[in-house]
Amino acid sequence: MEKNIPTVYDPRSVEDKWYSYWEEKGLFHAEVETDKTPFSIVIPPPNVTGQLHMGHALDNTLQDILIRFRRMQGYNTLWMPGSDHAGIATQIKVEEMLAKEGQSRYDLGREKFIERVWEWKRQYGSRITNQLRRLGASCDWQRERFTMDEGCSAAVREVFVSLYEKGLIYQGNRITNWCPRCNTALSDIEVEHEEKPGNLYHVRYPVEGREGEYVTVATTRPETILGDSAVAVHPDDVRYRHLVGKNLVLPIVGRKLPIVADEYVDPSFGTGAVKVTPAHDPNDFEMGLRHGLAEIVVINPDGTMAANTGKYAGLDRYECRKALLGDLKDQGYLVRIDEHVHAVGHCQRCNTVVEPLVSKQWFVRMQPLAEPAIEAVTSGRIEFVPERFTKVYTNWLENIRDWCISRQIWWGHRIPAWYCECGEVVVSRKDVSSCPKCGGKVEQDPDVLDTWFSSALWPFSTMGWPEETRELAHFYPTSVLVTGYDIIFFWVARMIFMGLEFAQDIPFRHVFIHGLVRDAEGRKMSKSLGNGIDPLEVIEKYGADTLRFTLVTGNTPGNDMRFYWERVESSRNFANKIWNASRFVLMNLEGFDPAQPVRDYTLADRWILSRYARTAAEATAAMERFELGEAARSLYEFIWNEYCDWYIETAKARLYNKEDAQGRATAQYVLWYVLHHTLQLLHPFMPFITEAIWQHLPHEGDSIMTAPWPAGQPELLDAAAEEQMVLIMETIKAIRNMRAEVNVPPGRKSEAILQTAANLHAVFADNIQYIRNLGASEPTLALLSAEKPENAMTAVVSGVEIYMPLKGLIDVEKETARLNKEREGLVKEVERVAGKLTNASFVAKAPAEVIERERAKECEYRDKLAAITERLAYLAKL
RNA sequence: GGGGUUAUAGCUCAGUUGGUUAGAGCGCUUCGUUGACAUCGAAGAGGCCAGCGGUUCGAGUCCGUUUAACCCCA
Repeated sequence: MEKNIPTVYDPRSVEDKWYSYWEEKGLFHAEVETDKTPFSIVIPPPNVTGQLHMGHALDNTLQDILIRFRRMQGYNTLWMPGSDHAGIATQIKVEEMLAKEGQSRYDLGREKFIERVWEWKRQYGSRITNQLRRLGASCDWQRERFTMDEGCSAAVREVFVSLYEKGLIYQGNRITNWCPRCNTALSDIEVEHEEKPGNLYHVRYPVEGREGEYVTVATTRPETILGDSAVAVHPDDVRYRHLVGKNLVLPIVGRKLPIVADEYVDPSFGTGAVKVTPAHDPNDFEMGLRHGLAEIVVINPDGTMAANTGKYAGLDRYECRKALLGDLKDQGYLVRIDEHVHAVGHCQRCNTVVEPLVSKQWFVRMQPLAEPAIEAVTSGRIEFVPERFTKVYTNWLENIRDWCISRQIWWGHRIPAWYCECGEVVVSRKDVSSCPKCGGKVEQDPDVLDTWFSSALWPFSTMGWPEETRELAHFYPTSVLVTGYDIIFFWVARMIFMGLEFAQDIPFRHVFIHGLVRDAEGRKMSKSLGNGIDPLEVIEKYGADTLRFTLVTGNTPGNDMRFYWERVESSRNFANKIWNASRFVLMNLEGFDPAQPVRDYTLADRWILSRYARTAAEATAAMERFELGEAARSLYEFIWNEYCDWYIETAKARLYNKEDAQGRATAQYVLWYVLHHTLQLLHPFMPFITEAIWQHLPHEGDSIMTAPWPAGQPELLDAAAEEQMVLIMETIKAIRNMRAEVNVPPGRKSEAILQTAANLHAVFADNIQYIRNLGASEPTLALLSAEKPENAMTAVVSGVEIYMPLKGLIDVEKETARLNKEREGLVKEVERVAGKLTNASFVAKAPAEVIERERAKECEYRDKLAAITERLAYLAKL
């Protein structure tokens, strides 16, 4: 047996070694085994351009825990890894690189540029997946996918064309969010709204043909005045009713604007009259449709003013605002300026203020897709964990608007639509080279699809859809999706409706939602703040197991957590504790043969085996409910507070006693049995250290990864042993307490007279050695009925009175104070319990076992109280 | 404006079908080189579980409401 184990756990020396071992042995790989129950997860594909951040670390730790747990349980377990082509993000990255060479993507041209991106991907694309390996993620790397690979692209093409044929994809001139910096349209959710202090400008528009009469409108974006095509009021608004149908004259421009009545207008906001700019505001756009108003585009895609704005043409939108306000003021149209806080939309990628504008884009009609997606969740076929996220999801889908899916960038899945000079539009599964109608030249739509379009297909595109593969049949629907709440709309919802529509089933049974990892001050970790903590740094310094354990115990499902180095250290200490406990066991296994069963268990043996079995059951149940933190915590407490603090200590005497071979063998067996099974329970959380130790211990099989999950072992449960051992431990604690109270030096043994109830006498007699060894005492046993020793300190545990005679005189004052404090607590407890038991309705209505428990408590407290009161009376006489 | 989360020890957090003398880590106090571990051990201090009201025999836990902080959506 190995004895030269370092005293401090060094993660670096084991992590790479065991990860390679697992991968080389093919332990991550899952073949379809139809005779087994599948358990599958598809990874939320990280951006190829990305590098591992704390969010990934948390997300993938949770997935790996679930995967390793189920794998050990014997499921046919697949964790499908891969990465996302991340259209805009990747394109920006490569453009930045080109910029350093003094080039733009236009200099290269489309094809060459895309080739550059692929080259970039080949060079750096494996960075993030390698980082996932460092974390210990047991993904099936043989199946790794990429959203732009051939299979996923085929799925994208099929879905697009099919939706088009069903009339669920259409092209239209609609208002969309436009990022002037990225030069592309965005979907609604790619816009982040930020409350900002701004101004509300009140501008009066003259009424046509009525000298001196005006209608005042209020706007936060005065430059859009140039694009106004009407003014709207509420139909019931008496202030304006007489003007409906008349015209206003748009200041500066001179255009005639009809006054229309529309329910949308809130009469209590501003002046009750609103300017309508259909080309530059989503609400106005809708109103424009209702009233047949012109869409006058006055802002260019690059954020400058359009040619139709006369003297303002070419100005940046904000310069124009300034100039126009000056002109309005000079000409007497600007009535006043109020301060006003309003939500301004920013591009999620580059934080530029987005401009709503009308352009020709492709859209997915959401209504028909949203309905079944809502039903899948409300019916319970898909369950969110925690459940409260169900509402977030359904609320969003119930109010969803059509999804703008075209992006004016180059990196991504190009839209499979071709245009002919003759006006024909062909949407096709196969590339088109000439017009099927006139035979003329066709050109493919230059735009690409929203990256999330391909991500939405991930659960089935990665399994080979639209081919009818065995993987699809076996592993789809996947078992659970693990992701952050910030991505429910972007991804979760979309996978659900796409899965239902194309794979004819939900994409996953459970959606396990977690929160964000924040910094120690509770701020979001971000590049711009520079407050991000690199998970790789934590792994370097403390090991992957430590990072994983910190992340999984630090929070409650669905809630944010803060990252504290102190907590990392405490997890590291836990790893070290396991290491050293194992070291102790290994150092004492000489001559041990696990095949030789032992039966003469001591109380401590039966206790730890029972506690182990209970912990295994609790941890398993918690994990099945996705309460991973709870499971980890119960293992932590078992290992540290029970196995290390108590069991190992009780085992020492037997291990060191060479006379009693049988006792030694039994202790070895129990130490080994509990340790190696507990390591198995802990393995999903801390894969590396558990493997490293497990391999040192006598074991069966290639790896702890594939060891069977310790199932419920009710035969090990022993309530009596637990109860008795607790009594012994409490007695030891009481002795230690008294010793500490009077500063007995550790080297000196204390006398301890234990007076026990008659029914406990045998238990104490059999286990007196624990009290001797762990209580640093020379205990003698007596019955409660015996005479009380004089000149001794006193403590009471249930059924046992402990007297510690002192060599000198006891400090009566101090001892009285100590016992009085104890007494006060007991008096309170007795009152509380007695109050309950004398309450007629409690006795009538509470369940019998609860009443029984309270009765037992009452007895216990009264006995203790009596003993202490008696002792106090004795002290008072001295 | 609508929806949600959080409020428990000095700090960060657990406490999931209502019944524990309310727990942990860190920090704090006292002691400790006893053959796994000072990344440790022993003992201890520290809580009106945000306020108010309700349901219940019983509330940190369920309901309502107030306050405060944060988040999402419009």
